[in-house]
Amino acid sequence: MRIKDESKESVIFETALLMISRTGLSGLKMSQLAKEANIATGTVYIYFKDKDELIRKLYLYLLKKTTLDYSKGLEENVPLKLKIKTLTFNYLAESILHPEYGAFFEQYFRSPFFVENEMIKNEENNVLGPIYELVIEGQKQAIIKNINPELLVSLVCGMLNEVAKESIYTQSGIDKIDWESIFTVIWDGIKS
Amino acid sequence: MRIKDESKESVIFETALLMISRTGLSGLKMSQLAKEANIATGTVYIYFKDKDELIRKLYLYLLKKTTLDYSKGLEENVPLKLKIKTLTFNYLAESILHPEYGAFFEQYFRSPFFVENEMIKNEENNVLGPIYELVIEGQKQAIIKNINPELLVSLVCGMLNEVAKESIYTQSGIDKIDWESIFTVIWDGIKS
Amino acid sequence: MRIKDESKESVIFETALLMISRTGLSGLKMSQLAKEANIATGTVYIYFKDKDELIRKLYLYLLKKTTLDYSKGLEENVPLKLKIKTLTFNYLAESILHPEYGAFFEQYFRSPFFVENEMIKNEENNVLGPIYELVIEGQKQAIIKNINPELLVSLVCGMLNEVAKESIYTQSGIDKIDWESIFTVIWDGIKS
Amino acid sequence: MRIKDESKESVIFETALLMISRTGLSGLKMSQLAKEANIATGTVYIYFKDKDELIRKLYLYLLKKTTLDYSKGLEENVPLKLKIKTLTFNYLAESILHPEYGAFFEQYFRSPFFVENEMIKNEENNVLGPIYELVIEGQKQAIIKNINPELLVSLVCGMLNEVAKESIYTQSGIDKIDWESIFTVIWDGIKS
DNA sequence: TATGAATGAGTGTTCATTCAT
DNA sequence: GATGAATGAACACTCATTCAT
Repeated sequence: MRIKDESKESVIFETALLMISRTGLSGLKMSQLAKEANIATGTVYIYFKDKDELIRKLYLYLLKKTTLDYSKGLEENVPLKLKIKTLTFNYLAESILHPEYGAFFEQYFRSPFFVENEMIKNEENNVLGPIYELVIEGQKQAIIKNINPELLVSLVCGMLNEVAKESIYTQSGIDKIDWESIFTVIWDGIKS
Repeated sequence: MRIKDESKESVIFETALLMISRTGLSGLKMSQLAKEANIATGTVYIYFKDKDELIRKLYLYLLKKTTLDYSKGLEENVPLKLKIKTLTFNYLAESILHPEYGAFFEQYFRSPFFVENEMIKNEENNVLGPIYELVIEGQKQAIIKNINPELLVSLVCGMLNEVAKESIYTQSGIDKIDWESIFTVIWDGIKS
Repeated sequence: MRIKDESKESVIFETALLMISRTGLSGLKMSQLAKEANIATGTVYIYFKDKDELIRKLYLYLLKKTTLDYSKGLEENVPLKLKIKTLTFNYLAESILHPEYGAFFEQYFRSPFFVENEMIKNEENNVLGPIYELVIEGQKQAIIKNINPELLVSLVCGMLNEVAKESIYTQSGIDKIDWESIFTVIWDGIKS
Repeated sequence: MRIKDESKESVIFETALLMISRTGLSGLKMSQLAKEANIATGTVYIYFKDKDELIRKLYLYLLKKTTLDYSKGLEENVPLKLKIKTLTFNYLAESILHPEYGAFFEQYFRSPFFVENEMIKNEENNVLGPIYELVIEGQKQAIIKNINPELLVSLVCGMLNEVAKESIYTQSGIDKIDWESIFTVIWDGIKS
């Protein structure tokens, strides 16, 4: 008996992601996906109940993946400001490095595949968790403005997303970004 | 021969816009669109060669229609900060009031309908022009950070777009928004 | 505009019936059905929501059709026994003449398509109604055994169905059937 | 080499039988069958070349197994009427006790699996033999109508089958059946 | 023009069968 | 022999587009 190859799930995810960023979420065809992933159509349905589940799990997969990436190089014993700078930089760098991610997220939230449930919300909180905690800690230390943390995070992410989008659109890499300027605006905006 | 009913074109556009904001671009079905617009499927094809042309012309229609005037209530003899506050508030309010616009543009650029040679920037420049000018003026007066104005506007718009999206998503109107907090972050971020 | 051809429904029904009697209910393929009925696949779906509805409506269609056939030649002012003889003969004759009907019914009740609801039950009662009424009338006149009418009808239909099946299987027509013998058994069985 | 587990064949047969009576012949899925029989899909194909052979052999298996003895409790020195009553009761009781048998046979003969040259009659003759003989004996004694015995048996079996089907359908057991009424109709029908 | 029934290529999904382990 | 993951042909159904009226 062939063993259920768990890595095949990732192969499907990554192939799907690539296809979605090429042709949009609606352009993802199950049969094409299978062909591109070098498996049979039916095989996809061993790993995912249907297209719906595939897309929804792809969302969670990306969510988890990005969580890990954002915390890269984050050290414990450094000032809060530096932590936030690292985190936001990672967020921006990843967004630019993997345009598919942003593309997928944007599409997903406006698609018929998007649904909210407790499990998904939990997962989402996990992703933003580290950022959140930093914000709250900063508020405790009176370093950061005493504003609803959700709003603060939204504003920061909004800035980063926009910059990432422009960078992707103009095909200029992360090295072309004036990161110091950007972070100054971010920090001045949120610091109390 | 009856005359091609010009108003019918707008009806189709507006109906399409509404449906797209509800179910996404890929969720737009020609037959459903016709039904919702109270015309026959075939009639749509009298006004538009095919779905592709409909979407493409809808984009142009929106560009033309979106001569959004963010200058409403903007008085000449007030401090720059207040002007910017009014302008950004108008931008946010309009974004929340017309969710279809943002939804459509976001979807369009990632859809198979979008063809490369169209100038996205054009529209944005027109719309963002007034904000842009204020920023430059502020920099001249040394009130605003001496950073690439495009970047500054991007950051501000990113914040506003994000807040608008959340407001639309949570169905809470502009009145529920903590505007003072938001503007504080914006202003502290960009002021020098 | 082409007018929705209501007769097309019957064409679909009759074609389906033929195919089912040839290859069984599970052998009915929507695309084949369409081809055999000389219409496009999609057209079937204009008249029926899905295969399920098609089968369920086919059942009702047959139910109604047979009802009419059974009462053929039934006169008002004749003795009860003769009425029952006519009715049972018609039932038998129709069953033999249209083997598809019996074939379909037999398959239907054991298929996943079979469901009971108020509307269907009503329709069913309509079919057996005339037979029922005769039985009850006969019981009032003390001509027929005072047994649960449903049971009596079951027994009589059981006999007729069995004879019809054999006749169809041996390919001998209704003229080869020893009807007088059959009716004697029926009548002696139910008369009081 | 392990020996082909003979008992596994019966397990497959019995499981298949149960599933067919639940969902119809066309509802029998090889993978489901395997799961329900607690074996792997592939294992089924060790014992049977394909689904076709499985069904065909299931038919033969049932034929062999159905050496149903309707003579249970049949005493030698009792009047013919009582013998027939016992025999018909046994037939009915068995039919209700083993709904799968009737269900399978009914489905099989109308399915694509059935090939013409098989002798349906054989089995029925074997099973109905005892009843058959009694009828002929009754005719010799001028107790039973002098009608083609095959026809008489058909009529009686038709009644019993119908009652069995209803009993199975309404889930009411043999104890809920009004046996005395049924037998009165049978007997009055066939007695001379 | 306007209509909406008709079309059929194309898509998601199932399931009998195979095959590597 | 036994397993169940993998296969892919076949099927149900959708929807952009056409066309008879």
